[in-house]
Amino acid sequence: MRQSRLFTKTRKEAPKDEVSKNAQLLIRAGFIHKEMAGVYSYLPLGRRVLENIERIVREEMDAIGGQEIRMATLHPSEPWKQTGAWDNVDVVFKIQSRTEKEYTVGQSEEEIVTPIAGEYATSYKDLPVAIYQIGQKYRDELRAKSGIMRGREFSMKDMYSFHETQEDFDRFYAEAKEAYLRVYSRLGLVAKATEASGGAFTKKLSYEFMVLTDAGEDDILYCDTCSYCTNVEVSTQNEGDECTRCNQGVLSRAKASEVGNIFDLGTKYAQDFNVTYKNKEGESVHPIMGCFGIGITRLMGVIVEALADEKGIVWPTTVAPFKVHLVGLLGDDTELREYADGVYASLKDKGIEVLFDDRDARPGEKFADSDLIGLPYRVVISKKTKEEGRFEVVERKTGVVTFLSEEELYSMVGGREYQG
RNA sequence: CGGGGCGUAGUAUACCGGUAGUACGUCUGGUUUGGGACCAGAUAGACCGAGUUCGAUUCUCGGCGCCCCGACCA
Repeated sequence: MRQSRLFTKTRKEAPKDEVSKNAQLLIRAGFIHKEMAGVYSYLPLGRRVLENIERIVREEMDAIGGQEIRMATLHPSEPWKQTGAWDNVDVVFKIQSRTEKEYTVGQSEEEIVTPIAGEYATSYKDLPVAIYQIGQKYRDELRAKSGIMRGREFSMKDMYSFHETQEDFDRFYAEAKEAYLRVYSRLGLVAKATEASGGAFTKKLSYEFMVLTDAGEDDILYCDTCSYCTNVEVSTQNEGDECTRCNQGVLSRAKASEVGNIFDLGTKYAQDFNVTYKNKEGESVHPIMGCFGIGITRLMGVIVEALADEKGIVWPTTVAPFKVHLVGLLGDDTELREYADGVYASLKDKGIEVLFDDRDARPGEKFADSDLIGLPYRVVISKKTKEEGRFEVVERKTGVVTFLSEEELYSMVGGREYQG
């Protein structure tokens, strides 16, 4: 992508109505555009980030047997009344058409997926099954806040699994938990699985996946020795207590942001929709159901919050909209410009995603924009680097500058996965 | 939903009961070119409605919108 053709531009100042770091930086860098409180559009750079997050989530869900579908987002009100959510869940949007028929838009999809699963998973031989989608969700929040971290419209991966037994559900949960931790790790985040309350429709514990960040809405206690972690809202312990799991570590308290959760839904929805399968004995049985969520847009916000520095965003290589920011300090030197065009073309030929700052702007402005946008590697091309026959490469995360040959450059930026 | 704050060019801000100034951006011309450069010129603005007033962007009321704290958070 040539930056001179990228229709978004950077800004020096954030709009005054945005306070959160994620929204300020993402707006200043041209990743998102605010439509109203809690609703954002994703511009070319932002859309590429979302796509990268989605790809990683998709790969990990597929790896544990998830099957991707795409459910409707406009829903009839009937299934929502059938489960009680229409009256009991306050964030459900209620829409009335001109014929006075009532609809809602999906804030979660149990009401849609359960009947779909029931139509096909009719035998114990069909179980277990895990169905997921990645898509827009809508919640009538009284107060949207924190930029893209808590919106009225957002993107979420929601997976629903159906099982014969609690044991099988527990097995799948353990696999899903590992898959979730792989997702966060690949996104360059450190997440902890915590115990939390079960929400509106289950008394069982749920598990939340939390990333430590001061922008978080939750307070957690975590052990400094083992992996134990709990939400303070359900914990009977306090900061400084000895960990009750390993009896060695001490609990620390921190702010964290929820980036995923799992609920054991039991047979509630299967009962509501009278969904059953036939077991070996030929009896009709309600499947045990679980739901697994990952907030895609929230993850984008959390990554910004957790990794940005005073100069701007710092994207992990796995989610960056482009791997390389090729910054040309070219002036009106035609020969130099042709040389830079050639470097841009060969990077693209190697399959490396590159944003080429070919704009007619001064160096300081280009460097500042480059820091703000936060691509993992900045490759500077100037009269100096051309004469020396090497590329000046600056790693955004560390600021480390190296001068590399063409081959060394390709080997540094060639791989896609996060290097740590 | 309770409490608080704020609505002025694209963005950030200033002043004022007598129709608005600055910076950045954008456009034109010129000089520049390794950390947001300079000169000259141009462009563009009072959220909506009602009231008070000779006159309202300014004061009052209502609406709408946005932000923050809390509550809530499938």
